[in-house]
Amino acid sequence: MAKDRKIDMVILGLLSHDDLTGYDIKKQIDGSIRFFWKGSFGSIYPALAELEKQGSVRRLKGNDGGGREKIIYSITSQGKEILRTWVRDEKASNDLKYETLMKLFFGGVESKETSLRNIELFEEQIKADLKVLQVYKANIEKALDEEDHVYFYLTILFGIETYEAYLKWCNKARKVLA
Amino acid sequence: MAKDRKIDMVILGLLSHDDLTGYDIKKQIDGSIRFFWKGSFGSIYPALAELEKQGSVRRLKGNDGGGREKIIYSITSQGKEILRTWVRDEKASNDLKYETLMKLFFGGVESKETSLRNIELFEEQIKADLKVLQVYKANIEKALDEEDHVYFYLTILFGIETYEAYLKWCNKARKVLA
DNA sequence: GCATAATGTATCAAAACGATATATCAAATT
DNA sequence: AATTTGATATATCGTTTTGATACATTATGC
Repeated sequence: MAKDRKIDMVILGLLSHDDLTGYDIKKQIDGSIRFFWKGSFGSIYPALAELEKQGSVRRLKGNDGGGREKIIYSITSQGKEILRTWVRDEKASNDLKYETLMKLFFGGVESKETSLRNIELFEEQIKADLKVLQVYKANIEKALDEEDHVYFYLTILFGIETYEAYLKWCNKARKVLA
Repeated sequence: MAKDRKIDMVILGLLSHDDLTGYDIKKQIDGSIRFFWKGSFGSIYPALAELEKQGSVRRLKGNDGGGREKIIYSITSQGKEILRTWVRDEKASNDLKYETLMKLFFGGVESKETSLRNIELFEEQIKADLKVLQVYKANIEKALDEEDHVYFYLTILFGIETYEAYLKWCNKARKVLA
C-alpha cells in the first residue's frame, strides 16, 4: 500500500532533467507543470528526505564557499529505475477538482447572476493562463529539434487545447443560462 | 482558516437537491459529478457527523420498520445558508492532477513506444467517459425546461467540450511523436 | 540606506485518499 | 432449497497532501 507517493515521481522526474533544490522543484511545479499537476513544500521536503534515505536521490555539495544553506539534490541510478518503472506502469489516475464547476452544479440555490459571475471569473483565469501557455509554445517551437523538448511541447499543446475548450464552453454556458 | 472543507460543500449541495444517505452521496459523486470532483467514504462519513453536530444537516428517521441500518440526512436552513455563501464566494480552486500528462512530460526516460501507449490508454478512458456523458446529455435535453436541470446540463456540456479537446490532443500528440 | 521581494529550508494541523472491515439484503446460480 | 455473488450501507485507519506559517538570508528597487 505504501509506495504510492506521486510527489516522489514529480521529484524524480524533475531531477532526471536537472540537479535541483527543494525550492527549485517547487518553482518548476508552479511553473511548467502546474497545468496538469501541483505540489506543496509540505510534501516536497519530507519526500526529498525519504528519497535520500532510500538511495533514490543524493545530496550534492551544499553551500559551496559558505553563506546561505542550500541543498542541491541529484537523482541516482536507483531513482532513475523507479522513475522508468512508473512511466511504464499502465495505471494512471487522472482527476480534476474544479470548484467553479461544482459551484455551477449547485447554482440553483443562488441567483442566475451569481452563476454568470462565477463563469466570468473562471474565464478570466483561463485567459490569463492561456497567454502564458502560448508564450511557452512560441519559445519551445524554436528549439523543438532537441530530444527532450518534444515531451514538454506535448503537455503545452494539451494545456492550450483544453483551455481553448474551456473558453468555448464559457460562451455556450452563458447562452444556455440566458 | 478552519472551515475550508470542500467535501462539506459537496454534501450540502447534494442534500440541497435530495435527502440522502452517505452511501447515496458517494454514488452521486462517482456518477454525475465525477467529471469535475471526487470524494471518498473516508471523508464523507466524518464530514456528515460533523455537519450534524454543527446543525447544518439533520438525521431523518433511519430504519423505518426495522431491518438494515440506514441513516438518511437532510439539509437544514443553516446548511443552506452556508452553501449559498460558498456559491457566492469568488475564490475557487481549479486544479487537475493528470498522471498521464506527468508520465508524458517525463517520457524522455523511456522509449517513444511507451509514451504512445500511455496516450492510447488515456484515449480509451476518455472515449468511454465521453459516451456516458453523451447519454446524460441526450436524457437531460428532454427535461431541460425544469429549473434545476439547467445547471446539471452546463456541467455535462463542460465535460463533453473538454473530453473532445482531449481526443483532439491525442491525435496531435501522436503526430508530434511520430 | 532601507524596505521589500525573492530565495531557501522546514514544520504542523487539517483535509483527503484509498484501502479495508463488517454486515445486510436481493438476485442469480447450482 | 442452499449458496454464491454483487449491491447496499456504515465506519475506521494509516498514509499522503494541502495550505499556512515560521524563520533566515540575499538580491533588488527606490
